[in-house]
Parts: sequence; structure tokens; C-alpha cells
Amino acid sequence: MPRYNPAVIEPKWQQFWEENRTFRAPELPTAEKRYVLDMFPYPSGDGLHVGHPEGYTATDIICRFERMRGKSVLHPMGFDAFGLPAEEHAIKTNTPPRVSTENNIATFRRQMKMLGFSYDWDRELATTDLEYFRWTQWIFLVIFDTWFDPEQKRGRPIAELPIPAEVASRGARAVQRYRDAHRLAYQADALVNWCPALGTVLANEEVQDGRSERGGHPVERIALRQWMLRITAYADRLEQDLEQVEWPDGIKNMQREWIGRSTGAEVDFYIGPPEDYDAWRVRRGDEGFPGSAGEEVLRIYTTRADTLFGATYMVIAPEHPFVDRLSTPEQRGAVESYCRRAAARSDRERQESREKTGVFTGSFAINPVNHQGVPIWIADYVLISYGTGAIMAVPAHDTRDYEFAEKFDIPIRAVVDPGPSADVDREAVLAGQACFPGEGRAVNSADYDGLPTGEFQQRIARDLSAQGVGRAAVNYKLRDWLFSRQRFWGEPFPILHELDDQGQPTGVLRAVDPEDLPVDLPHLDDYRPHGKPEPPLAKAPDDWLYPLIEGRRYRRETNTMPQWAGSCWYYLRFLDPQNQQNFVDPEIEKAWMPVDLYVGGAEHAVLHLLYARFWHKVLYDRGHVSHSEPFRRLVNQGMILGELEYTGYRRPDGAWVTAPHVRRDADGQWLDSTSNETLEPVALKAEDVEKTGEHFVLRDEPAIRVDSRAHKMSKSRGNVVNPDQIVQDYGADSLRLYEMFMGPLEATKPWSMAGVNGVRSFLDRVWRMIVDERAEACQLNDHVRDQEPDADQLRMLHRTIQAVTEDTDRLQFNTAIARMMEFVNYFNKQTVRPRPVMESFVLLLSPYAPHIAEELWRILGHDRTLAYEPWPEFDPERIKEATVEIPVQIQGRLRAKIRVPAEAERSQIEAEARADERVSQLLDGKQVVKVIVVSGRLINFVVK
RNA sequence: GCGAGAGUGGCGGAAUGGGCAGACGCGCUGGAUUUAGGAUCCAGUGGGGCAACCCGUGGGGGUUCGAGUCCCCCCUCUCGCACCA
Repeated sequence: MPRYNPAVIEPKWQQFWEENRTFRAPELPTAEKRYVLDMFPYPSGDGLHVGHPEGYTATDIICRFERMRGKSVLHPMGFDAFGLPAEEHAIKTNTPPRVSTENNIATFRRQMKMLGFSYDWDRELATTDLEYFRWTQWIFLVIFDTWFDPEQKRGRPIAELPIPAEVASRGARAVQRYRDAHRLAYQADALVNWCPALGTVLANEEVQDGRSERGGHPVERIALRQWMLRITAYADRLEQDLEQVEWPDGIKNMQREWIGRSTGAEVDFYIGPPEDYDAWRVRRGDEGFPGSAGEEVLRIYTTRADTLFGATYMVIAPEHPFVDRLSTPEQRGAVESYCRRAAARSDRERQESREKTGVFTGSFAINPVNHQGVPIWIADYVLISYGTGAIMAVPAHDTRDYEFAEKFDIPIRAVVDPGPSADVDREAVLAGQACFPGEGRAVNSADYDGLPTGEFQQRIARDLSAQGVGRAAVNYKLRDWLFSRQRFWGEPFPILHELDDQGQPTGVLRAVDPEDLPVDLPHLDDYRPHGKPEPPLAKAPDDWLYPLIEGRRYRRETNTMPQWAGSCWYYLRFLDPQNQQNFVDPEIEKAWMPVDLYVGGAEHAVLHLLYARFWHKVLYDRGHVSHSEPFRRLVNQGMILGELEYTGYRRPDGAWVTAPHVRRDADGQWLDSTSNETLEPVALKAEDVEKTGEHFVLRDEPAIRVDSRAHKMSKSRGNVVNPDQIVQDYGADSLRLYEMFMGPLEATKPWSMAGVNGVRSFLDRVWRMIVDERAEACQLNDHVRDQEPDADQLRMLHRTIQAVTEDTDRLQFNTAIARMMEFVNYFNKQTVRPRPVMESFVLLLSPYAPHIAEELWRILGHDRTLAYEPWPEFDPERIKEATVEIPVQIQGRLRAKIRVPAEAERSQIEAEARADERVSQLLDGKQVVKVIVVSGRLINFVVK
């Protein structure tokens, strides 16, 4: 079988690597270390998608490349195996999720091994392994045991939390409650995203447009007691430390925006009895601005304290605690019905109608800068969860307030002069007939008139602070992380709730002793959620649910952790996966961390990457890890789309509708935008369409434009490519090579079966370049000789080594492959192919197509794996050419080409160029004004 | 609406400290070989023109001896965010 047959050689080498533990990483690095990590997959029932091997191949190439360059490489793989789909499957089939999960993992593992990735499989883990989530629970207890010290800006043991004397005097219970309120893991009654269809609450990040990210089910907001992680305490550090990491700017920006730090001021508007206002001002002047707002003020947050003089009304969120107090008897009915409606309105509905709604409370507050009364409204465009849940509204300079004021006929008072500018109607703004949210100079603002926005803000912050009615403040869009789920298939919380003699919770929490970890999941007879926000673990047998410790009865926490928990620290466990004493050995951690290259999809830009960084910082503060950031360099692989498709649209009567007249309604139906008829999309063949100008049209009906685009792979569209099929038809090396050859790693790119076939024929040519495919046994091609290469051949080799080395180093795999193709095109024409040149080439190819490379290496006479052979070096001297061809331009237009010595002087190049027949003809009769020579690159004559 | 990224042959893409646009691959055309081929090899392949030459990197302007690359305006697509005061 002398023809290239991946079906035989690929399994053979996979077995070789496995049996010889070829890619086992040492416990501690033995040379310069490289920790190269893939985002581990969720093992879905569908098996590997062609999107997975894209990132995996990229990291595998880097690992194989770096091993050959003498580095100590750590390259592990595992499975993020808790999660909703397995549980949904369990509910449907009433089988334990562990069973289907393990089946799925087996499929994923088989598929990954089939692709020849050089993982150290001895380090494999799954987040669902008892020995793994034991330490997930342990880390939760670390978080539970930590409070954030705002002075030192770091997490510290709860035992070090200063207890105010007043609290201590109220006894042990009070102290405990005080501590519980300061832990990084705490329980709170929160308005949460409850998803009835999934039977669980979801984190803010898991909700998009009012629907669950998974499944697209509606989400409601309800109040529930939940576990929260105080990620907001780390908001500043999470934002600032982004500067330390080498991540794509887009991802860093997304994290920054998600954290959403804003600076501004908190200001108190007086709402007490008007006759006491003056006394209140005096008192505030003496005592200063209190940490928590009292009953007599409405505290607001603003980033535009410079517009205080333009506040013509105030708004509180419908959930604001003052709603009741501020509603006057005449308004009460209207307020109550408004708040009821607002509560019933789902986020989804709020998204759909951005129409401003609201109701007047009947009450007024007093503006501290001008002592004027300001009406207080209730409106759902103000969110209870941001700032103080109350705002001062400045319609002249805030578009939302402007819309509201227009609708409810509230005065609009301009206080910022935009100045002369082409794109602002200054007169309209100053007349209160247009909204200007930008910066300018103050007007109608008493003593502050004329100040530019920035200066005004500084001055007024100082003044408000001096009067005790305001202070500078920082706010974040980031909310604390809702950390509990009403699901079975997740890590149980290692927390016990103390019960009294009647079996009622006392409110006292007890952490499970670390020696008693892990808390395993109990056996359940069925996994079905019951549509109530109560976790299935509540159905666990009593001996699990009600442990007795030191004579006291407890009830276990029955919520489970969200899927993200396990992925927050897996990169640490990979370093020391068997450790029984510790989640990771400190010496090992210090030696391998941080991750040098982390590759995965951009969909984890905020979720996983923010959560993992947060956990890592807590572990860092508590002295368990040595770096403050886990992932030094991050690269996002782009999405792989299905094959390019041409789509035409047809009316029910069969007539075509041109693409620009086709639109899609909210339900995804295709409609004719002129007649509103429903249209049927029709897949067209390439030969039925042609390109005219910018667009594709029907060949038979050129007036009809058709869509030409690649779509996301999806089961419903039927354009999913299965890696198993590709490996069977073309081989794993072809799949790897194709995925890398498609285009830049980070780009979104469409799949093409013809392209796979193309790289397969490249590998066929590689094979024939070295192997005699007509011989019966595996033997070298006659052209491969033990002979010295000539200068041309050496130049080709060294140019290829240089290009492949540099491109690989820069993750530009597509161009590296192109250079190897050029090499093969060249040597397949050579009747003498010196063996050392062929050997160097095989080494260059090996990170990309390791199976065929190992096989060729063996045929070339080596009996060891090439995985640790030194990477070929290039010699710049061998690349130099004696003469170079350079273009001759006249007026910047190419007119001729000349061949000159590589080191030629300007004058010589000019002389050669003028001597060229064609050039001399063209220059004849013209005056040469200037001659530009870029040595070794070109010459350009400027003529008159 | 805001933010980010991207628009180059029939298709995927090369080339940006300004310097021969279209490397490499697919597809297509012609030829060779073959009983046959979705195999292999050779040649060609941006558009127009017989040719010299002209036109070409989403559109329009500009800087420059020279622009895919730099500057200004506009269009389209993709992704993210979306009442965060």
C-alpha cells in the first residue's frame, strides 16, 4: 500500500503516541515553559462540531512547534460537563445525567484522539468528577470565607473583618449575621431572572433580550432568596488589570463595557417637611454627607452634576422603597396601578416598546442648588438595580429625559450651551426645543455660568460635598453574580442551614468542614423541575438532606452552582490533577502559571473570562495562586460558517421576487416588502446564478437579485459538517490542514468541501514527492537522493523554513501552509530531491499534519518520533540571490523590468533602466525631472 | 441608536514602517495520459482591446513620484451592547 492512505497511518500513529506517552508533560517544567490551553468543551450529545478543531488545531500546532524548539509544553484537555442539556435529556429519558454525560465525553474523547492532538491525556478531567468538584466546593468555601476590604482593596479572611462595637454588643448571633452580610458569597433576596421553561433562575449574562441564552425561553423577574457572589467588589481590579493581559482589544472593551464603570456624584434632594428644609441644610453643613441616605432625602446618582440647575423633575424606579411614602392620596390609585403594570411587564415587553411611561407621585423634592421644588415621578425607564434607583431628570441634556418630558409636558430648561457647531441646532437647544447631551459651557446656572462641563463638575462636587448634600461617586453596570440554580446537574453547595427544634431554619449558616468534602449529589428518582423555583435536590432522601452534626440538625443547601463554576479554575487543576491534599500544589502552580496562550470562541468574552478572572483574584488575595491574572494571552478563533449558499425568493404563484424587496418579520417569515405576501426561500445552484456588477442575479432572469451568503451551521438549516465524515473521507491531517488554510484564525469563514479536497491533494503530492507510490513496499521515491542540494534548492528550502517559522510563530497558519505548497510545487518538478532537504521539510510540516509527517520520517529512515527533533534553522546567507528583478516605473506606472545585481548602486540601477530598450523609447523626448530609486525594490522616473 | 471589526477575481484568501495588486488553494478553459475517473501531469485564467495600451482593491474626494495600505466624507455587512442616569 504505497499510496498515501490516512485511514491506515493515522490510527497507527495515534496508537504509537498513546502507548509511548509521547506528549506527557513533566510535573515541573524542565526548560522554558509554555502553558497552551484550549477552552474545554461542553460535551454535547451531538459530538464535535467542525468549529472545535479550529482552535484545537491552532494550539496543537503551537505546542508541537514549541516542543521542537526545546520548550517544556503543557497542553491538557478536559470537559465542562455540568449543564442544562444533559439534565434536559435526563428529564426526558429519566436516566441519570451522569450516564449521558459520560457517554458524550467518550464520544468527544474519541473524536479528539482521532484528530491527533498532542494533549497530555493523563491530565484529562471533567468538572463532574467527584474529585474535581470536591475542589470546586473547596474554592467556594474560600470565597465564602472571604470579605473584601475596601481600604486595602483586596479579599481577606472573614475572621479579620472588624466588628463594630455596636454589633459585638448584641451578641454572637449579631456578629455572625454581620459577617454573613460581608462575605463574598452571600444570600440575598434579589430580583432574579426566573425562566419557567428551564425551571431555574439565570444570571444577567445568561439573558439576552429578555430570553434565556440557551433555548430562547421567556424570562420573568421575581424576588427570590439566592446565593450571590460579590464580584462587584472586584470591579475596579477586573477593569484595571485588563491592562496587564495580551488580549484582543475588542474583548477587553467588551469586558470594560460590561463592568461599565462610571464616575459622577450622589446628590441628596430633600423630601421632608418644607418648613424644616433650612434646618436640614444647616445640620448637613455641620455633619456632612451621611453614608446611607435617611428618610428625609431622595438620593440620586448622576454623571452630570453640572446639569443640576436643569433638573425639572425627578424619577424613581417603580420598585423604589419610597414609592409608597411619596404617593399623595390623590395620586395613590394611579401609582399603584402603574407599579402593578410595570412589575408584570417582562423585560421582553420592555424591550419591544421603548415608549416612555410613568406616573406623577404628587410629591416634590427640593433641589439643593437652587432650593426649588421638583416634581417626583415614577417611571420604569429608571432601573432599581443601578445607582440609587432614582435620578434627577434633565430633559434638555439627556435624550431619555427629553422623550419623557415631551410626552408628559414637563418644562425643559437648557443649562449647557453647546456653542457654535455645524451638527447642533444651538438656538433650539437653548430654547428648550432640542436635546443636547454633549459637553459645553454652563448657562442658567447661577454663579457657575460660563464654566466648561468638566470644570463645573469638579467645582460642584466640591461645593456639594462642603455643604454635606453630595459627594463624588462611582457606579458600575456590573451586578453581583447570581450564583445559584434550581437544578440537579451542578455542584451542590457545601453549606448547611441550621434548624431549630421545630425543624425551622434559624438563619445560621454552617460551611461543610473541608475534610467532609466533596458533598456528592444524591440519588433522585426523577429529575423533573416542578415549575416552582424550588430545587430538585429538595426531593433528596432525608439522610442526605438532613445531616446531624454535633447533635444539631441541619438542612443542606439545595440549590446547585451554575455551569460556570467548574470552568472558573480548571486551568489550575490541569497542573496537578491527581493531588489529594490540595487543589494544586503551590510550587507546581508557580512554575506553570500563567497560561501563555488561551484559545477559544469569542462567545465567552464576558461570561467565562470575567468569572474565571474573579475567582482567580480571590484565590490570589487569599494566597493560593501566585499571579493576579490567569490568562496572559488570549486569541479568539473565528466562527466557521456553512458552505456559501445562493437563495432566491418565490411568491406563492411561483414568481421570483428580487432580494432587495424581501424582508424578514419578527417570527422569521420571509415577506415581500411591497405586497406583504409570504415568500418561500429557494436554494439555488451555482450554475443558476451569475454575477452582474455588485450582485448575483438569476441567470435566466437577470432582473432578479438573489442572496449569496454563508450561514451559521445549524441542524435546522442542514448545513452542519461532521468531523467524523471528513476524517473518513479525507483523513485527519487534511481536516487539520484545511481548517488552518481557510483563512486567518480570528476570521469568520465559510466551509468548503472543495477546499478540503484541495489540501488533501497537497498531502498526496507531499507523499509522492518522497515515496515511490508505484512500488509494492513503502520505499523512497527514486528522485530522493543522498546528495547535496544546489544553490537554488537551498534557497527554496531556507526561504520556506524562514516563512513557516515566522508565520507559525505569529499564528498565521494559512500563509505558512501556502509556503509549504510552494515548496512542494517546486520540488515535485526537481528530478533530484536531496534527502536532507526532504527531511527538513517533513519537520516543518509535522506540527500541521503530524501523522503523514511521522510516517514520512520513518520512511526517510528514522526510528524515533519526530516530535522532539530540533526545529530546522534557516540561514539568511542561503536565501540571498546574486541578481534581482526590479520593476521600472515611469510616472508610477510599470513599464519594464530589469535584472540587476542584488547589491547594485542607485547609479547602476538608473543606468540599467535607461539602457532598457522599452524604457529608452518611452523616455525619448521627455524631460526626466526626478528619479526615485528604492534599492533592491524599484526605480521610478518622473518626467515632464 | 452606541461601540468594535471588515469590504480585494466566480469563491476562500495573499500583499499594509506607501513601492510589481491578486501569493497559495478552489473553480473554470485547453491539452497530455488513461478502458474509465470526482485520479495524475502540463499550460492558461481580474476586466476591456488585434495591439501599443487602458481600467481595476465598496463609492466619492485628497496627500504623494507612487495609495488596497495614509487623511476626509459616504455606503454595505458582521459582531457586541442596548433606557446603566
